[in-house]
Amino acid sequence: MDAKAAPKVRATLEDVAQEAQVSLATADRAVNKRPGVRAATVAKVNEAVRRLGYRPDPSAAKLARARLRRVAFLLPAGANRFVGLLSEQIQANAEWMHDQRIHADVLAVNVFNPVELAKALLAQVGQRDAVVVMALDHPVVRSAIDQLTQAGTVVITLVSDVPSSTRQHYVGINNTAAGRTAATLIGRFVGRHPAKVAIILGSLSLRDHAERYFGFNQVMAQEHPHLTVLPPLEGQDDAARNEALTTQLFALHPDLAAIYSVGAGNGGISTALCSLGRAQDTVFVGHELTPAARADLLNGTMDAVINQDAGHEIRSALRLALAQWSQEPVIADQERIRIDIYLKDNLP
Amino acid sequence: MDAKAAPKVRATLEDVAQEAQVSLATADRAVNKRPGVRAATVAKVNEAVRRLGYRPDPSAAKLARARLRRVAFLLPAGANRFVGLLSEQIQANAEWMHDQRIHADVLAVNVFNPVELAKALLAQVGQRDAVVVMALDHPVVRSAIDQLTQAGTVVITLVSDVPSSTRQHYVGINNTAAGRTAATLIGRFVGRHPAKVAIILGSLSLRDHAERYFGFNQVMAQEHPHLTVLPPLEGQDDAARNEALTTQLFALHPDLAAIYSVGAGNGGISTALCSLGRAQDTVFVGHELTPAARADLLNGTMDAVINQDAGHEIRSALRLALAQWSQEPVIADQERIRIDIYLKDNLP
DNA sequence: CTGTTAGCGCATTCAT
DNA sequence: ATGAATGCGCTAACAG
Repeated sequence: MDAKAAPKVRATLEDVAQEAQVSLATADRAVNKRPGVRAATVAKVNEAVRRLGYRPDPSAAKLARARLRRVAFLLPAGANRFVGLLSEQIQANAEWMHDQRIHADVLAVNVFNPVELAKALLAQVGQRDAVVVMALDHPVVRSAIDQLTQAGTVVITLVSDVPSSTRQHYVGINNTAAGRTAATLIGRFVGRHPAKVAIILGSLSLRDHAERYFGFNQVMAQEHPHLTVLPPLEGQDDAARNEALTTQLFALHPDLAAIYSVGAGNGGISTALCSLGRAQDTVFVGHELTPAARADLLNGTMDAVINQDAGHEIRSALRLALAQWSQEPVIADQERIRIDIYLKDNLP
Repeated sequence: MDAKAAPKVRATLEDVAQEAQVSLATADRAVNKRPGVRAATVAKVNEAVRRLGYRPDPSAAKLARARLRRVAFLLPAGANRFVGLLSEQIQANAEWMHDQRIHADVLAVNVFNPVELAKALLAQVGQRDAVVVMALDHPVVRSAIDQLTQAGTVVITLVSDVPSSTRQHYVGINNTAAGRTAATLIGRFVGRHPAKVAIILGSLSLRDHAERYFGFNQVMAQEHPHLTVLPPLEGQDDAARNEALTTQLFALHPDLAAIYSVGAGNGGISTALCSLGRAQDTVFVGHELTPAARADLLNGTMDAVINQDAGHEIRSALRLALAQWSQEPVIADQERIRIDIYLKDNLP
């Protein structure tokens, strides 16, 4: 037998160091982009990494790491139920985070005020290894995000994106596609006769709402021309306002056949539908599977709920951050946030 | 910087050993249920674990483990496309598995023959730390599963369950609920006029098919009494047979409004629908988002696809095995396999 | 049955 | 700018 060809399963940093003729510590510095290494040395190490196909062992890295990585979740204050689900999921993953050497804080911010949001973001500079933020797309916010990434913090947008910023990832659904999905559901549920469809949203200045509205109209216009989409109503994601809007809606259009609720505050719409005795015969499609939405699905008030899985989003954001920090492998397929459709029959 | 007060993070096995007045090795033996420890000692250690709230560190455990855990996936030979997706996903997770100290083999078995399946299962005794199997529910198979678990192998059923066996977990959807979902989709897509609905399945002796059929009928009978469900047709999951069945179906029932395909071989149904010129006006709902199904959704031949995420199932099975071996934490929420509904608009 | 000991692969001092 | 040495928490081989 030859002493040489030990079928080494996987190269270690030690191997890389040897191959590059440097010490373990230097190899580590180079691989993890730590300061204090000559460019020439870094190149040598990278070459060795390439030759040996080195990939760090996540278990070993976590075991050796002293410091926890600090991440901040910036979520809307004054919370609707979906945001509540997100916080719950952060809690639910606490043990796992600990195993991954992650420490997370949840900060409540008035995300509707760009200046405040930007201030909150900037306050994280130098304090966090990653910031996960449900952001408003606004120049001030974008600039704050850019400063954060510049400072070396990984920034991940959640649920609503800020595409022109330098955030490393967006974790959430394709909202245009979600709007299209809602349109197809309503179109097919209403049937082929002419009818009116109403649309209630939080605000057209929210990127996710605007995109859903856009997608919805696309499909309605192209595929269900017999349906008339009424002008959008803005309820600020507020249940009381939505209830009033819904009541007015039926006063003006007694023959209304369907409602698409783009944002939060669906409870108000349900309440109005019930008081008017129109809960069963109005097609009602909304977003986010909150406990109330689940109940409305079961009692027939809602006909379908389009959901994005809060737990999945939290874990995905964190896994992407880990990958960014330590070049852990990303399973692309796993990080795609699906547009879930729930009927009363396939509730989880 | 808040570099203050690093609190005592977490109890280690070392702490447990000290608390229980035993050595590290003994504590390890007790915690990992290895043989050769007096019951009294085990009790002492467990008590210490409880008092300190000890939980093993997965990273440290993986780093120290020399041997890879061996798992076998037993999948149907002569593969339909969905099974192909499962194998692909096993490949796609290879790096991750390696990081988790898992080695997996895929074995193709004739799962439709209980005796052969049982033999394949028994061949794994003593060879595997876990076996993940897409099984037929049959007494011989059940017995083989029981012998495997008796021998200390973790057994996980995939896609189709064997509930009366001692398998540790079932990873897959609730098939009754899936059938109900299909019924609601068809019921609402067809509309309120009387019509005929056909159902094509692989075989009623397959547990998952039978359960879907059951759920479908439940909802049809209770909620869509104006729809007539024709007797089920068995096509053995074979495209050619399904094509023939579909053609016959329309010969007998020219007014057929919808088809629910419970199993595989949807390509045959599509082909028949197209040749007959009935692709657009027949509501067609089936299972599993294969490339062909995706295409049929986009061209309007299929109206909805009910899916279970193959990648999610593979990862879930593996995570559950890890949890079983090393008491890693399970995020229950994450392991629930969802009944995905895909329309042309929310395709991933 | 129980204890002692030597790593696993990497992050992190502390030297040089 | 680089290297040597230490130890994270656990598994496993070896002693008693």
